[in-house]
Amino acid sequence: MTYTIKEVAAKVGLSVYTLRFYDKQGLLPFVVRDQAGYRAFTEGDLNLLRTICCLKNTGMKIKAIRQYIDYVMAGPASVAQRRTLLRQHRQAVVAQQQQIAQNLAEIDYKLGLYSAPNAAGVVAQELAFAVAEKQANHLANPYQNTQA
Amino acid sequence: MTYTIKEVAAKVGLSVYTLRFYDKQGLLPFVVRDQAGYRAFTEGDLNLLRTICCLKNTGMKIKAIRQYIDYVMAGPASVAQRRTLLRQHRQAVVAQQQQIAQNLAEIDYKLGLYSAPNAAGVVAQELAFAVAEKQANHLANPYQNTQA
DNA sequence: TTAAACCTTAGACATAACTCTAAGGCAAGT
DNA sequence: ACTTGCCTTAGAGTTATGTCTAAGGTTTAA
Repeated sequence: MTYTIKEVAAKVGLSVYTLRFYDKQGLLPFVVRDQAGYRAFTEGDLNLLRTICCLKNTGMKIKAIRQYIDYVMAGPASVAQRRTLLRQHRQAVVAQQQQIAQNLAEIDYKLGLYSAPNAAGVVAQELAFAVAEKQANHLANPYQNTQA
Repeated sequence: MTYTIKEVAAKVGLSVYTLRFYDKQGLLPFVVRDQAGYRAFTEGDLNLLRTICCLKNTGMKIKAIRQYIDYVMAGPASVAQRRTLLRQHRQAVVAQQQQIAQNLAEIDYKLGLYSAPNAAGVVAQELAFAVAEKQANHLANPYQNTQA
């Protein structure tokens, strides 16, 4: 009917330590204790915890997640604030997606170079250019131990 | 012809502190010093630094970036190793993209709920369910101060 | 030649997010 | 009753990534 902290940890893929840490940080005010003082997680608690993970996985800071949870604890009256917070976070996540897509394209470009048949030649060319640039500026050559 | 650390910081969007930190971590072995002992960044150095930022922005740890840079310093002989490292990282980035896309869908779903005309009603329903679940398990109600 | 605005290093401090230890209580099986 | 395996807390320790301070050298321009 309810889950222990260990079961929850296994279910959501966090460590028991992390769950207790989140509780300390005020992220789990909805989890109450049984007679023994043990945390008793309900299904509803698990859903909220999954939301917390969703926000965490998209880079939201614990303080901001706490703000969201505080709104949830405040009940239906806070719907507008929740929407505002989530909209802002959505924008951040979309920006993050674009950043990653751009960087992935860059990685793919480099992988293309390294996978081409003449990769060694291209890389040697780059190296020669870098060395020439150092020389042109009367600088030491950091590629001394570089196997041509 | 060359750039000072301050100019580079402005160009790539890192702080001067961070650049020095990266150097300490062995990420910038290709940057050499001028007569005064100042770091002199060439255009080639900037390109390598941009690659470092690309890897950092996609979540690669500094230690792993250092490994990559070590390969670069080793010259064309390390092309195969660079490819392997970059391929692995590419996989990680793609997985990351999928994670984010999933979580974004979840956020959009919640935003849909909060944006619907009957949002307050739906949320009240959820709350009622959560409270009932606590009661069914003989647990205290953490939503006491919740404005219905 | 001196002031302003750079640069250097070593190392201390900060922050976030865990991660673990110590000491002890609770519950179930033998 | 005792062992095992949970659970609890407070608080110390860790890791990653910066961020800053102190003390001092360099460059440039008035």
